[in-house]
Amino acid sequence: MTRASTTSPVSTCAVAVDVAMLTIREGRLLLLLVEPDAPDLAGQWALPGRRVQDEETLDDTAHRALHELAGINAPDAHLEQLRTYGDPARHAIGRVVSVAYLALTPTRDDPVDHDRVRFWAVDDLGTSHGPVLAYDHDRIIPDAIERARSKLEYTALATAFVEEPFTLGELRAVYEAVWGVRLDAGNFRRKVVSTRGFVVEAGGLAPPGPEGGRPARRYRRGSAQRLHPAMLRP
Amino acid sequence: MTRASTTSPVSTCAVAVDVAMLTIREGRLLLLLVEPDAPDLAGQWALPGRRVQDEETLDDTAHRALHELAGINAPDAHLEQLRTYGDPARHAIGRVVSVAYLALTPTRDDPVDHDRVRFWAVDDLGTSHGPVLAYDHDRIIPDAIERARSKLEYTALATAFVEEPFTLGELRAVYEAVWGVRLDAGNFRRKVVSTRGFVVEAGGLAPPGPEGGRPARRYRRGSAQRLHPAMLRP
DNA sequence: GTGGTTACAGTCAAAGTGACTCGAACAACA
DNA sequence: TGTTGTTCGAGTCACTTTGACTGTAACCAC
Repeated sequence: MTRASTTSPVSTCAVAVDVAMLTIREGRLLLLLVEPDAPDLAGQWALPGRRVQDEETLDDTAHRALHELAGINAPDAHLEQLRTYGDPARHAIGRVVSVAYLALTPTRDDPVDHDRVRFWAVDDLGTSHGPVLAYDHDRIIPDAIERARSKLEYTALATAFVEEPFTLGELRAVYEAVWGVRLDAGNFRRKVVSTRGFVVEAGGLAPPGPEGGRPARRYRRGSAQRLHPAMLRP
Repeated sequence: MTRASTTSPVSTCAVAVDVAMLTIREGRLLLLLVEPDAPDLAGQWALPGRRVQDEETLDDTAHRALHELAGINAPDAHLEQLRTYGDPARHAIGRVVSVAYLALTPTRDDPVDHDRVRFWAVDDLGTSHGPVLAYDHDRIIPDAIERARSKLEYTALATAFVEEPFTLGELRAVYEAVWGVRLDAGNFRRKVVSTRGFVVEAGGLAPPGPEGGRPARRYRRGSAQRLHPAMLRP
């Protein structure tokens, strides 16, 4: 409840925000991780996270964590709450309740200090090529990835991964990277264009890539938040 | 982040859990509210909520709030996190970060102390027939209702509103109450039965209600968590 | 019995989907 | 310049799913 407790002494917790920022590069889904500076966590990687400060919203804390720990200023990136992790024993220091966020951003290069801050391929997480994860972030990260995969189905969130204007080929590459499947280009086009408010034509053509091909039309994000009907995974 | 802060003094917040418990009675979607005992909130209603105690998971706190404030013991009720509300000014007492939960339960009577604890019709909230809401719970409650409406589409969550065994008429009444629409009985049956793992036949027939009608087959919950394909709202 | 209700099976047309073909428009290369 | 390979965009076809609807079964109240 949110009224003041009248019986037991008021107990407080440290409240933190951890951000799982996803992006796409070269057809692969990537996750931003940082090296904690705690000596006992040398060699491990973690989601960028910060304690919540007084007079700061949780969204503010998420942006500050990205900025202070990864040097990323992305005020326009999609940011949404994932869930809150509050098991009493989840943190060695003491009771820390952590509000996890999911952030999506178009392709961007690794931050400058890429020995301590870098994007990791989601496919490599949990393998011998992947990082060792600190805290309970190996529980948070799968939730974040599944959230992104799921929301691509019934929301227009895929457009958060591309810069405007974009082509339908670029948008399809988002779905293919996040879901890890190949989609039929023709059927994808038919579905996206026929879903009201998903994308709107922006005019003009985008030059083909180094592999050639016919120039593609350019589109912008539409007004729809939810897709009717949904883009179901194969 | 969840590592110890090394620069600024450790700030802590009060962490609370608020529970939005929904049920269905007589074809109407109901929400559990309690009267806070704070004198300055006389006449107002709030979601049952409690501060998180040491050595207690957030789920534990949710169950404790239902038990201590509403006298409800529902260990088998569906319980899931909704989201966390942490605006600095959301609470007059001071900084309180509140983890909101959504709980679903089959039809149940009002708790004993129904002057201070009762179910309110969701349709009456925000009208002159409805309660005056305390704190920022007028922001939490719409989120909870929309979550329930949305999850009925792509999960088997509707079965959390009925006792086993149930009839397809009872299950259809859940969808109609939560979505506030009328559904075609025949098409609903075809969809539910053909969705693998949604329900399994339990054998036997349920006697018709006071309004007569042919006896209905009885079903139990299936093993599926997500529905493929989804039960989309009309 | 009659009228009213619900349960369940089935039909039919419209809409949506997956797999596929074809031509247009480009790049790279001989 | 012509050929090959690529992507883009339009279109076809069979199949599935959906919404609206009809008909019969089995109960209640009177």
